[in-house]
Amino acid sequence: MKALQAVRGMNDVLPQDAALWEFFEDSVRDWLRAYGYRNIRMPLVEPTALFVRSIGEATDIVEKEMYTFQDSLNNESLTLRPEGTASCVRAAIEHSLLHQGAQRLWYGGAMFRHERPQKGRYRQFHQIGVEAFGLPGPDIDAEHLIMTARLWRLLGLSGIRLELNSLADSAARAAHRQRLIAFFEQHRDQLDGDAQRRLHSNPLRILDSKNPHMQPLIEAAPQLNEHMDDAARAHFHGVCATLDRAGVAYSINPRLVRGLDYYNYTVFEWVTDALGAQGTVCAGGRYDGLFEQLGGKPAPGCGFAMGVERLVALLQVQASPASQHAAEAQQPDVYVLHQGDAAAMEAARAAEELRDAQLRVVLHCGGGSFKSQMKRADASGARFAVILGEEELVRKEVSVKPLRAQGVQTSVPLKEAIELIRG
RNA sequence: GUGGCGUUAGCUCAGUCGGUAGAGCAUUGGGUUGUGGUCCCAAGGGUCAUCGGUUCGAAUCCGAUACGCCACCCCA
Repeated sequence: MKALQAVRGMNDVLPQDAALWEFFEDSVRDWLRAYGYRNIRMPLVEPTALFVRSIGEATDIVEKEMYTFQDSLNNESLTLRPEGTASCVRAAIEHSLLHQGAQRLWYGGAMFRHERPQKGRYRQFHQIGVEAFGLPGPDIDAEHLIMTARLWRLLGLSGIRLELNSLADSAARAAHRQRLIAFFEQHRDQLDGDAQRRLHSNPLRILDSKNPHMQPLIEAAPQLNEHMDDAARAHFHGVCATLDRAGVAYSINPRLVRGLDYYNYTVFEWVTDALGAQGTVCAGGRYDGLFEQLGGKPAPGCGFAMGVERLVALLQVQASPASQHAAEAQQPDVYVLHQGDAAAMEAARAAEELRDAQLRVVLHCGGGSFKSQMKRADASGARFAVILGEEELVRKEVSVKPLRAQGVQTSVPLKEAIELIRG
């Protein structure tokens, strides 16, 4: 029979790599608690309309990357979530979370986009999302950036740069958009195919084009900040000033445009050069119109998402001391081996007693020679082997052998062995 | 979705001009009736990605497909 394989772009994370994932997830959980963010969990599947209305009809995600299917049992169009913000806002509206005041929330999990797979870009990928609802000021934007800078330190990562921009408010964006369309229409002959297609659907994205032939035209295009009002300017200034005061470095990138339509005011990306073409490890910004767009009462929103695969890849490349220490901490304290039927049963009981003493214990199963059991013990990474054979059984003791450090094997009652191992 | 490169043992890779496959590491066993990590010996492990074509004969040449990598595009 032909062996089946995983769906393209959807990966197994094997135990050796999963240890790093666990280190990442544990660090993230502690970090979010330190800032008072609470976990929220949304479904993986949502009505298709949720993403069309939030992300935007003309975006690549909605146009060609969504896993959309018809649930024929009740004739609904459903979609595997391509991102988390829309679901999170939907949940906040549906359960009236803002009635309890502003919300700091986070979620994590799988997202799905049908793109051609590449390193750092998969069809099933994982994000940690952080959202703050009901807070209009620049303080919360700055908090998100300051806390993210801390996370990189906690993970032991370096070389992640912050790029920052303001998209102003919707009125300014609309005015800017009209002028952009008019400007690019005058120079239609200089636009490449992609830009022509986006001219009316999403002209802001043309500014982000990397086509070198279009750079002079883009340089000459109308600037958004010509339309920015005092409130937008003050907000952006507030974010920058708070970052300056907190000592978080950034560079302002006027070309920075997000791929999702719902952003306004602050947008940002954390980028690295260490991962090739998919260098954005974390990105987000403000989306004050989204609640209204999804049928809720108007409320400000601000948030970001991290790509877990990308950050884990960075942890792998940079092999930080923090992550190495975490990998070592996963290894068992004790490997219990035994010889003979009576000893096997006593070993199972003794292993439980060791675990009662908060030790991490692997009990040898599957038989095998003494030598092969010792090899297993060594390969497990355990600090000690605890040996139970005929001799130990008679003496009502166990032999304790240090496997990592210097030291001699000793035969003692189990209670003493526990003291010895716990040091 | 477009283009380029690739796919041989669990892993990393060699394989000459087309003549039916090899190494290192890993695994298992032994050297030691109860002692790992070093050393020595041995063994197991292959639909040469898949399907088709050319040929007396294909891992090798050609085509398609699947999967991977890189870039574009896009994004976390």
